[in-house]
Parts: sequence; structure tokens; C-alpha cells
Amino acid sequence: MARARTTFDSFNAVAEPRRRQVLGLLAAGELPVNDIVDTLGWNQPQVSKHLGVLLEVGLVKVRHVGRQRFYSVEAAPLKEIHDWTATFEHFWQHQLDRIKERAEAKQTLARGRGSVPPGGLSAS
Amino acid sequence: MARARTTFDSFNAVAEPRRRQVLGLLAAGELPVNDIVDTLGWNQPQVSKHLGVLLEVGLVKVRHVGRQRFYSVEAAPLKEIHDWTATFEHFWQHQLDRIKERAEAKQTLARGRGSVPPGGLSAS
DNA sequence: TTGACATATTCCAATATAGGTATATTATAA
DNA sequence: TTATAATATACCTATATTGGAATATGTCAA
Repeated sequence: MARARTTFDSFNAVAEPRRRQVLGLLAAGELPVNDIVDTLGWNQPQVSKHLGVLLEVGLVKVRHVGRQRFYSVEAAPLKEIHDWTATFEHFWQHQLDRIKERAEAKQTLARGRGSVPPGGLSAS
Repeated sequence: MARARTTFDSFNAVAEPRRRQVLGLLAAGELPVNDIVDTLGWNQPQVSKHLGVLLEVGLVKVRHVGRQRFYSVEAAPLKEIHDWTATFEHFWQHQLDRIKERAEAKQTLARGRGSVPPGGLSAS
């Protein structure tokens, strides 16, 4: 068996970094294909193909205006991903809590010695 | 060129539905491999392989106890995905607002006629 | 030290992908 | 109706993936 199709899921569609880039661009508002081509500097067929995948999983929608096609973000599938990851939200909440606690404990312990833990925000 | 490797990204790792299932299981707490095998009813090697991918991108961590290996969720990469999708949060917020507005307008318009739009929560 | 348990790794086949280039499609303007 | 602009599609190649089966690794118990 092979990998799940890119068009199987919004998860799979969004796995491709380029497609995330396209969505990032469209976040600012709808754009015709050529604007995306010019902005990202890719070949036109590649842009069209990525848009095709995004369209097929419902991550974007199109508006035809003359010979131009304006693509824009469609929220629902992104919310799905958001909701799924939210299932695990308490994991990083707890983790942040622990980091905070540790920082505070250290500060209490070291008041006067002015220490800041090296490595800053690195989790785990 | 082929697709990005599954181990390239948490996005790619999580694109595989089975791996999301595994993470879902582990959300309840750490588990040894055989428990996952029994619960999901997959072949042991497949479970190990999926865990391997998840481990490589840092979505899980392992604790060795004798000949058992307890896997558990690691939050950071999931938060990355969560944060990325959050970039688009205003899209579905607005969408929900519009739905709400429409519903309220309809209710105001139809007070007394007791209508509930069929299809309920369907977005777009 | 040997056997059994828990897990990982290797080898296999089938498959879908992404980029590149060329070409098709559709719509506008002349 | 024809040339051209805007976009989509087809064809090609290299590649990584998934599941399955068999086997290897590591660890405990007797």
C-alpha cells in the first residue's frame, strides 16, 4: 500500500509545505493565480496543481471573473485540524505551567543572584 | 520529485490517519506497544513503524522499562500545528458570526412562524 | 545458557506524488 | 474569427510510503 492521497484529507493536503505557503498568501485575501505565481516565483502549472489539491479538499474556493480565477481560503477544513490539535491542548498547557513553575521556583531561590536560565524558552 | 518525507514535518507525520489514531490513544496516557497493538488490532510491526515515525518527528517520547517501551505524547510539535491553524481562526470566526446573524435575522423575521432552517449547522 | 516475551528492522510490491515541459482550454480583444 | 492572455491538464521520472511476512534484537526468567 502507498501513502494516503493528498486529496484524502485536509491533513494530507496541508502536509505539503508549498500548499501551506499558498494558504498563507491567501490568508490576506483572495488572489488570481498569476498573482500567486508572481509572488511565490514558482511555475504556473505547479501553482495550479497545488490549488487543485486545495480545492478538492475544500481548503479554498474559486470565483471566476472573466479569464481570471480568484482563489480564497475556506475555513471549515482548517478548523477541523485546529480542533483535532486542540484535543491535546492540555499537554502543552501543563508543560508551560511546569516551565513557569520552575522559573518561578528558581527566581525565588536565587533572588539577589540575578540568574536567568540559559536556553530560554526551549520546551521539554 | 516525490512527496515530502513523512519524517520531514509533524504535519507530514500527522497526515497519516493511523498515526492520528495512535496519538489519540496516547492522549489518555502512556502505553506500551502491545497495548496499542491489542487496542487497535493492527500488526505489531505496523504499530512499531508508525511509532517510529512519530518518535522521529518528536510527536511522542519513549520510556524503556525492562523489555517494554512506554510511548507518550510530546506536545511541542502539535502546538506548532495548532498555532499554524490559529492563523486562520478569524475565517471561521467570521463565518460563525455570519451564520449566527443570519439565524437571528431569520428568527426576528419569522417570530411566531416557528421555523428552523433544515440542514442545521452546515457551514458555507 | 536457554527459552520465551516485547519490540524493532528488513525485504517486498504496489502506488501516488511533485516538479518540469509541453500543450490544451477558456475567455477576451481586435 | 483570430491572436493572445489566464489557467488547467497530460505525460514523464524519481522517490518514499504502506502493509505484510519473516526475522533480528534485546531482556527477563529458570
